[in-house]
Amino acid sequence: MTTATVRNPDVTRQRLLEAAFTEIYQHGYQGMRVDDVLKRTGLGKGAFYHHFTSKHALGCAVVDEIINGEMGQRWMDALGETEDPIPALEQVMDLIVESETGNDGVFLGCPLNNLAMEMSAQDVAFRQRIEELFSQWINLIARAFERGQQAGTVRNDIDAQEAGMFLVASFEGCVGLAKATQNMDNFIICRKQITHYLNSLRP
Amino acid sequence: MTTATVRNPDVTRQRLLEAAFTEIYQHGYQGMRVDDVLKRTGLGKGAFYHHFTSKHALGCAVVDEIINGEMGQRWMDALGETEDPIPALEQVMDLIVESETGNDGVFLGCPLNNLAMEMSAQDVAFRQRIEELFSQWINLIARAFERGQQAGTVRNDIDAQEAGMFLVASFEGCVGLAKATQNMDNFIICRKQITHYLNSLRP
DNA sequence: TTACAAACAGACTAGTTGGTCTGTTATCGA
DNA sequence: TCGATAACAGACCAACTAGTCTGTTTGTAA
Repeated sequence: MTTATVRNPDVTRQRLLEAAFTEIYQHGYQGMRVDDVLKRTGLGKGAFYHHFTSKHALGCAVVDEIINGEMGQRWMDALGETEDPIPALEQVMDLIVESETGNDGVFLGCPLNNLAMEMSAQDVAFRQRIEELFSQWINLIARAFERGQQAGTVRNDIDAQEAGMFLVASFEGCVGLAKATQNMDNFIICRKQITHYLNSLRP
Repeated sequence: MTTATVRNPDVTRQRLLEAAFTEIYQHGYQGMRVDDVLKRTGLGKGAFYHHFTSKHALGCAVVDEIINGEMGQRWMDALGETEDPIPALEQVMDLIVESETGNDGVFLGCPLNNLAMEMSAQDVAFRQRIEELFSQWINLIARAFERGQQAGTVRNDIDAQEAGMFLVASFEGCVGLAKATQNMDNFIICRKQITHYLNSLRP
């Protein structure tokens, strides 16, 4: 009598997505191998091509579901409906960077930015998804700034959208420099400058 | 009577390097194909493996010679021995971004940062080279700030090294966001904020 | 209970890719 | 002039890789 293997297609699909995310995070989309995703999950080719039409479709689904979900949740949680976004932003930036170090001690940076640098100039499907996530991210911060302006915690003479965009850009830049040098001290230094910038947004 | 083909090993090597740079710039190191480099140069496998031991060695040589050379020259030219680095920095940032758009209109971003995001967490040889280039770059700017401090064009109470590091990080962040969204307007917006930051370094 | 479709396993394939190996030609010092 | 060697060309190869195809098992609706 053999053990009856339980089937749960939704869980299987999710496992594939999460394994793919990890592989993409470590090796990039082009460096990600379908076989490695399968090894990580213990599944076979049949399962994979039952749930996804191609490697490309899997990559897109990772952006849509994993990266979007993770980022949306974190920044949404952090900013929420706060009327004093500046300390909230500082907190979430540190929190995120802490969690982006691989289990082997290698700092992998921001999954979204990694994929953006690799794929935005190469593949339209990726670019559109990445652009959408950046847009949502910036808007989330911009609206938080606007609430701060109404509550008097943020200067009224600054453009919330432009400030949000620069915050995202400079944050990604700092994370990227830390990844490039594999040195967290550099992130600390850069983050200090971001703090100066955020303080300059105070009334 | 057949035309005698002229041989010039130094030129051949340089052609391989430049073709490889273009391919890496467009597709990343992992996406770069040796065959495509050969097609671009019109050379054969023999020439390639005569001048380089492997694809990996070629990639390293591209960083050492092409990227290092190009970046060093531009920023050295721009900053030189100037005692007023702020306008010089603004000028070179705009100049560089203009030249980083591919001939098909796709904005490819910064070659060094692209490679850093792709390879720094994966390959030690690449990471060391990339780290060295970032270090040189930041030091060049930091020393320009120090000259500015002595000449009175830059505030004395700021840390030149930290300011240089943040400038590089935020610049790369802005370039990256423009690449991610394939929208130069976003770079303009972010660059304006960098201008604010630079002005805050004035005495 | 029993068709039947969904959910897989896994061998197989066709195309790709970095690298090798043999051979040929240009260059240059003696 | 003439070998010797550097500088190539290009066929070839082994490993890899995304994707296919056939077959098997599990869930499920009638």
